Amino acid sequence: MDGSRHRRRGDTRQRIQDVALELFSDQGYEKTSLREIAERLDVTKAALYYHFKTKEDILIGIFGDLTRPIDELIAWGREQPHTLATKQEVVRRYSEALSDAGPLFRFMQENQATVRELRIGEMFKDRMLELSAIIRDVDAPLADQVRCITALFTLHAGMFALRELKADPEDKRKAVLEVAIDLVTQAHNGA
Amino acid sequence: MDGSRHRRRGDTRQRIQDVALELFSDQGYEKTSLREIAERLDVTKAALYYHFKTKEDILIGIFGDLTRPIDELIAWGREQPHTLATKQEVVRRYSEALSDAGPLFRFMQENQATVRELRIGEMFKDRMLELSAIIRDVDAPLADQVRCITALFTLHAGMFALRELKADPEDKRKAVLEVAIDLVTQAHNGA
Amino acid sequence: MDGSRHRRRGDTRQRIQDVALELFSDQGYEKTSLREIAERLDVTKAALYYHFKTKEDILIGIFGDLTRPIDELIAWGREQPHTLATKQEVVRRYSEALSDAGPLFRFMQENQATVRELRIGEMFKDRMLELSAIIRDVDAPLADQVRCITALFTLHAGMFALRELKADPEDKRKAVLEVAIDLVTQAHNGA
Amino acid sequence: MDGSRHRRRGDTRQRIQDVALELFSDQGYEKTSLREIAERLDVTKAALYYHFKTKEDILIGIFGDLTRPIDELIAWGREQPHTLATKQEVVRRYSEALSDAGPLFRFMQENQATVRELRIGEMFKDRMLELSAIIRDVDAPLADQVRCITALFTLHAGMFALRELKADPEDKRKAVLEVAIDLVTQAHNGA
DNA sequence: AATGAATGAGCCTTCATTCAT
DNA sequence: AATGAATGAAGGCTCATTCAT
Repeated sequence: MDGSRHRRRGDTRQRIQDVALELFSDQGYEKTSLREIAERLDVTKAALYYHFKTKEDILIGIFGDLTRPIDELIAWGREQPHTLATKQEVVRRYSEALSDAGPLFRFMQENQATVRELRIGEMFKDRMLELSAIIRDVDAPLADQVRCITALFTLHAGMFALRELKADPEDKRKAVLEVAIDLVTQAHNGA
Repeated sequence: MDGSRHRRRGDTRQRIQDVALELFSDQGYEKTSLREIAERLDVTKAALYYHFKTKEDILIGIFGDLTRPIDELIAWGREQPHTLATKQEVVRRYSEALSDAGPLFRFMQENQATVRELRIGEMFKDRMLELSAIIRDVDAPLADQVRCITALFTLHAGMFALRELKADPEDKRKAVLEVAIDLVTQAHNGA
Repeated sequence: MDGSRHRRRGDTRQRIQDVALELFSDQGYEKTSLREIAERLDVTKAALYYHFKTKEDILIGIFGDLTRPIDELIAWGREQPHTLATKQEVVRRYSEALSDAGPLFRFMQENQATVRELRIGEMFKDRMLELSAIIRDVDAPLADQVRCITALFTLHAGMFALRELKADPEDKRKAVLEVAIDLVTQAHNGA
Repeated sequence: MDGSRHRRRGDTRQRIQDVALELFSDQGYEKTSLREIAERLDVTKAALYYHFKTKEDILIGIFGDLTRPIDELIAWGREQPHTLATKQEVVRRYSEALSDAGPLFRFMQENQATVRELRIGEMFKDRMLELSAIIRDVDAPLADQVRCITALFTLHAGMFALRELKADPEDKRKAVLEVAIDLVTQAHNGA
C-alpha cells in the first residue's frame, strides 16, 4: 500500500504547481498554455480547473508556498534592532531563502511586465518594500539607499544574470552574497 | 499647406515604432496586440504589415534605432586602454545612452522571458558581453567580476527598480551612476 | 428518447468529415474555410480544433477512412499471380471501391495542385504506384504501360469528366469500366 | 538602341503572364499570390494592376494567348468530313498544340476545382465540347463515346500523370498519342 | 508605366474557460 | 477526482484590390 497510485492521490495539485513553475520560468507565463501543462501531466485541461480556479491561481498557489520562508524572515527581521549585524544576517538568510525558490524568482525577474498586472505583483512588491525597509535607512543619502536596493536586486538577478560567467554555481552564489553584503555594509557605514 | 496631414506621410513607420515601444514597455510584448497598436494610430492592422514583416520585426526596428549609440560606445571602448579611467568613462557614457533609450531598456528588463526567445535576445546579449568585456577583468576574483556585471545591471534596472523611492529622477540617476562607478572602481582596485 | 440530440453526441467528428468532404470537393480545399464548415454544422470553429489538429488533418482523416478498401485491394492484388484475369479483377474491384469514395476522388482529381503539397499527396501517389505496379508490366512497350495508367486514370476521372455526357450514371460507370478493362487487356496481350 | 531597356518596354505584360503561368502551374492558382508574382518580376503589386484588371484577368490573358492554335484546329475540324482520317488528324494536331501549351494544360488539369469557378472554366469546357463533337459520334455506343473522351483526356493528362514513368519525354508523347489515336480508331470502327 | 501606402475581409489557429457527466 | 465536448474572444498574418501621385 501507499504505492505510486496511492501516492499520486492528492498529489495532483502539487504536481500541477511543479510543472507549471517549470514551464512558466522556462518560457514565460503568457507563452505557457494550460494545454501544455495538462499534457505534461497527462491529464486534461479540465482537471486543472478542478484544482485551481484560474491560470493566475496556479501562480498564486506557487507563490504562497515558496514565499513562506521569506515571510518568516521578514517577521524576524522586523523585531531585531537596526544594527549592521542584523542587516547582514537578513541578507545572508535572504540569499538562502532565494536559492530554495530559485525558479520562482527567476520567473519573477524575467516576467515583470506580466507579473505587474497580476495579483502576485502586489504581493511581491509588498515583500520587497518590507525587506528593504529593514535593510535601508530612510534618511541615508540616496546613493546608500540605492546600494541597499541594488543588494537585494543583485541577489535576485544573481544566478541568471551571471549565466554567461563560467564558474561553479556555488562559488557564484558566494560571490554574489559577498557583493551584496558589501553593498549593505558600505551603505550602513555611510558614503 | 504641408499641414499635419502631409507631415504624416512617410512618418507612419516611425509612428508605429513609437506607439509600439510605448505599449510594449507598458504592458509587455505578448499582451500588446497589433490590433491595439493599429487602433492607436488609427490605421488598420494590415497597414502595420506594409511597414514591417512581422510583429517581431517592429521590435527589431526599434532596437536597431535606439541601440546605435551603444554600438558606438562599444566601438570606442574597445580601442581604449584597459585603465580605470576608461572603465569609469564607459559606465558614465553608458548611463547617458541608456537614459535616451529608457523605455526600451525597461522593456528588455521586464520582458526577459519573452526577449530571450526573440532575435533581439541574442543581439542584446552580445552587446552586454562586449560591454562587460571592456569593464571586467577575466582573471579578477569572481566577486569583482560580479561587481562589474552588477554595475551594468544596476544601470539598467536603476530607474524602474527604484520607482518606489521617492526622489527627484535626476538625483536618482546620479545616485545610480555613483554606485555603478563605485562598483567598477572597487573591482578594478581589487577586493 | 435517444433522440437526435443524443445521437449527435460523439458524432461530431464524423459529421465534420462529411461536411468537409462535401465542401472540399465542391469548392476546392483552399476555397473552403473552416468558418464555412463550422457554420454548416452549427458549431464554432474552435470545436473543429477539438476534433482535428489542423485543417489538413481533417482531410487526412477523410482519406484514411475512405481509402481502407483500396489498401485491402492492393494487399490482395499483390499476392495474386500476374495474370490477365488478376489484372481485370483488380480493375473491376477498383472501380467499385472508387464509386464508394466518389467525392473524395473527385476532390483528389480536381485539386491536384493543392493535394501535391499536402501529406495526402504522397499517400495517394504511393497507392497509385502500387496499383499500377500490379497492372502494368515494367518491360512492356511504353504504349502498353501508358494504356494501363490511362485505365486507372479513366476510372478516376470517369464520372466527372463525363458529366456533360447525358446518360444513366450506372450505364456510364459500366462503360468506363469496359474501356478500362479493354485497355488493360490490350496492354496485356501486347500492342 | 533597342537595348534591354527598350526591349523591356511593352514587354512587362508578357513577362507577367509568363511568370504567372509558371507559378500558377507549379503551386496552384490560389496558392500563388500577386505579391509573389510581383516580387519575381521585381515590380510592385500595383504594377500588375496597371496591366491587368484582376488576378483572374491575368489567367484569361494567358489562356487567350495559348489557346489560339486550338481554336484554329476546331475551326478546321468543323469543316472536314466526319471520317476516321479527320478524327485521327485532329487528335494528332491537338497533341501538337498541347505540347506548346504544356504548362497551361497542366495547370487546367491540376486546378479544376478552381478553374471551374473562374470564367476560363466555361471557355475551356466549350472548347472541349467542340473538340469532342468532332471526334465523337453522338449515336455511337456509350463505351465508344467514353473512348473518345478518354482519348482527349489522356492527351491532357499524359505528361503529368506519367511523371513517374521513367522514359524519354518525346517517346512518352508518342506513346500517349498512339494510345489516343487507337482509342479514337476503335471508337470509330465500333465496339 | 509604375509606385507607395493603405484597406477590408478573411484565414488558420490558440487560448482560458465552462459545464454536464 | 477528472473527462469530453464545446465556446467566445482574440491573435498574427496574408490577400486582392484601390488610388493619389
